[in-house]
Amino acid sequence: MIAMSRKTNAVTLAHIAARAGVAPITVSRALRGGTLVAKTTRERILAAAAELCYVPNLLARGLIHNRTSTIGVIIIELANPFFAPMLSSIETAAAKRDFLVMIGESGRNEERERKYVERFQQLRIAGIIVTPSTKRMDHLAALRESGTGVVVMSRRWADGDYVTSDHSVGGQLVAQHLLSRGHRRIGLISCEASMGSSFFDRIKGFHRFLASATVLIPPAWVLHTSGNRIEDGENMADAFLALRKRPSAIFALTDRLAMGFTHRLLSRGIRIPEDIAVIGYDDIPFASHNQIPLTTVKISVQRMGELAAEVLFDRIGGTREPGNRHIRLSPELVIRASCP
Amino acid sequence: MIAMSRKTNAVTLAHIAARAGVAPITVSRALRGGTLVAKTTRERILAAAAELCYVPNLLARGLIHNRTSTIGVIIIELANPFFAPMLSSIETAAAKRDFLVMIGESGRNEERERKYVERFQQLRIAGIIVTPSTKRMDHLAALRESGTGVVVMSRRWADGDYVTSDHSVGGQLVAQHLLSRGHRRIGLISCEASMGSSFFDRIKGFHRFLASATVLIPPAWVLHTSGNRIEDGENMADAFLALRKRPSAIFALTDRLAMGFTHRLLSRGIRIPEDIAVIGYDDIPFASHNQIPLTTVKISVQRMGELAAEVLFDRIGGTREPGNRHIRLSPELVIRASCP
DNA sequence: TTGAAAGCGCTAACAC
DNA sequence: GTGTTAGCGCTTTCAA
Repeated sequence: MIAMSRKTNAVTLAHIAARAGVAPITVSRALRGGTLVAKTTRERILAAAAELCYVPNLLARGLIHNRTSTIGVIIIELANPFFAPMLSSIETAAAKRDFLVMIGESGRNEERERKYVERFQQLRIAGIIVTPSTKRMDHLAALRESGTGVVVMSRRWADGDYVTSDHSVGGQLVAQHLLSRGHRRIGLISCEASMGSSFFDRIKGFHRFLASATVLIPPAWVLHTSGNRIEDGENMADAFLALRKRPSAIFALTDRLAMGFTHRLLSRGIRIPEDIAVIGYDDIPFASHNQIPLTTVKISVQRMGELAAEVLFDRIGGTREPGNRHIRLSPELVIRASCP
Repeated sequence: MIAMSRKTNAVTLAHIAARAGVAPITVSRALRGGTLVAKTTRERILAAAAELCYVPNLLARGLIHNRTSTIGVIIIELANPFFAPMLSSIETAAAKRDFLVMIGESGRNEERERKYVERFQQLRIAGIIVTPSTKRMDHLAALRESGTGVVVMSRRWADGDYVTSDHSVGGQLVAQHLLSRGHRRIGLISCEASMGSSFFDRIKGFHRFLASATVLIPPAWVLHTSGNRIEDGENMADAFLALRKRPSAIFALTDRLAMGFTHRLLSRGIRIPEDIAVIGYDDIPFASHNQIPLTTVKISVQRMGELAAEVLFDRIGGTREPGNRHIRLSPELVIRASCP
């Protein structure tokens, strides 16, 4: 079996030092590019390193500094077109600063989220960006206490840095649009994953604005689903079809729900928007290419990722003054065929 | 004893050892759960560790073993619905084995890809999974020589392990379907990113089958785009509209191209599939919810990620016998409205 | 400008 | 069962 015992055959500073006829520490200095090494010595060292195909050991360096140039990102769902662009722009921002990104997919499971936080900490990452699964933030607070940068994304966090979209305004935009188009019988496709402040705020802003116009949503017209996939939207369409009285318009909490919903309804001969107008949320890249292009609320997700990374690296770099940064980006209504 | 020299205020094995009245190595053994520690001692140690909120330092452990429980994944595009599910299933597979995943987004840029390989190696990851940007694989071969597991995904690699879909068969399925529906005037939306074996094989299988039925594609009906976004598909629609003579059917190399293409054509009053039938490729989650649901070739991308991870962990675990594993998954034609 | 010594936190190897 | 010793590869501190 693998004899792997301890025979590290990797090239180390000592090897280069021997070849260049200097001490290891001098090699270290030369490789890091400080000005403390004579030009000729440096050149000799660089040449030796190249010949030996030296690969620096970042673990050793990390052990000394008790930190690596790595950040962790914990995301609800990697393959979700809403979250994926965030990850992408964070990765871009990290690469620019020569940081690597470790990922964790929580699936909105708090236990898994905590597990990732713990593992990241064990690897001495410099900071993390999290889309939290629940309201409980104690593990994040604890991590931050220990000196690691922590930024919450796509949710609010009273006691720490966060970057999110103002979902309350988004919900309001939806309500406003529906009312302006004369709708009074209005339904809602809600999602159990709404524990997060994100969905909660959408609903809150939506209800509040409707209420201000004395429009109320009867409980029968609030359709509940546990998941947030296209299929869940299709199931909601079945639930909708089973209603005895139907609303004239409905607000789906996410575009994916709206897509499944519209798709299934169309296949059942329901006309959109004539029979039922539909508004989604998120403006994912495919919302405009839905069978019936979706009216929706656009969130600049990559901008969110960018900003989250910016805030995090400010923290890591130590350039940020104390005090928490609360950033809320304004969403924007995009009007398309599903509710013109 | 514990000198606490540097500013590292982290709890170490030594602290726990002092508190439990044992040597650090005993703590190490107890925490790792071997059977070499007396029950009472272990309990004392575990209690002490918990009280002190001990966080193991994986960098130190990694330094000793010259390797961490981490794998790297280099992906062309994180926010691409084709690649994202692969990453997700790899992450799931890794988590199952208590491995962490580091990511790199290459953007089909070879230099960036190489940079990530290098950085991953510096961090002493156990293995990597790559969707290569180009045909050049020397850096991957070198990494594997150094004892790191390497698996190529979504491309072929003659000299190493790979998991991909059999795109040649996929291209053939498209051709077959078009011919069986009586199409003879056939066009192609190609993509410059087709340097990879993936696109190349699709085209090859497609052409070969058509040729066997003596159907040839005139150069004017091969529309070229540099990118692979929905917008690129829209541009291709403009190019299509500019044609003096038009084909009756067209094969778009990816669903995203097909989506943009169909969307723009519909908005210009072209009927699909009556005026032009369209077939895509990939069966991304939204293909079925396109304005005109897409006929396409389904690739099981998450299965690909799963298998890639499986092959990689076999390598890492040392259970794999020598010899390369070449896995090609069979794609499947999915018939929908865009080319019934 | 260069080097020697010490140690980051942990674990393999070998005592006892 | 438990401890001692040594050292993974690197960098910091202090000295020359």
